[in-house]
Amino acid sequence: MKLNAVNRWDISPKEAVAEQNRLRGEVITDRPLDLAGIGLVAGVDVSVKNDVSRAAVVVTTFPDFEPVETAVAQMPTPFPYVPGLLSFREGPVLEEAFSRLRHVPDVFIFDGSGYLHPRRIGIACHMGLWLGVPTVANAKNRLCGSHEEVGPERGACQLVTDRGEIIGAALRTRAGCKPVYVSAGHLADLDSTISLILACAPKFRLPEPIRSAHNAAGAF
DNA sequence: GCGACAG
DNA sequence: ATCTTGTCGC
Repeated sequence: MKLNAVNRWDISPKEAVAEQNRLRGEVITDRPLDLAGIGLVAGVDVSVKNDVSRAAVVVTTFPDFEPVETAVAQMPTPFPYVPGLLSFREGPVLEEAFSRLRHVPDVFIFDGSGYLHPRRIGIACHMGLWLGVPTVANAKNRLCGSHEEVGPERGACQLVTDRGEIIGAALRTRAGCKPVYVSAGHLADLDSTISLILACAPKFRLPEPIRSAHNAAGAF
């Protein structure tokens, strides 16, 4: 697929923070997604083993999640894990996988945070700028912010706030399971993100495209 | 100084 | 993320 401007990846953690502050203003998080018009959704995930990062992007139909395409890439893990700087660890290998993608999905779902980030630019926002296609974030854990306890039924949701600002939501995609932390990426707003993630996780805690990407990344 | 901290 | 079998609970 066609891609936007080149990102700077070969930098130190300190420079990475400066890069995030430089890019944060470009992110758009107030645009509604037309769920009725979505036909293809992609799940994005990266697995790391023995300092080798493997990325997988799986495109599936929506809303029945039939696999359409899987793009993978592999390379030495280039950056340490630093909370808040995940894009610089997973971005490089993801770029490679994205460049091999033939289909252009209507939206990408990332395994990690988006706007729910100390500087409001998690991996879903950052890669969204590069992709130029709507992205949303679905994290299994909370990076920052706080929220009230989430109701026990599927669909229950509580807004996550940080420094007086709404940055995401804790969403119960399945009863009896811990909620997932969703937030806008780029070119999508929080309300649309919540609706999309719920529609993508009809049976299990994690969205189907993410489950597919997770399998693809850890088994090739 | 102390606690929190996506994957 | 990853190391890892069986096991408790809805």
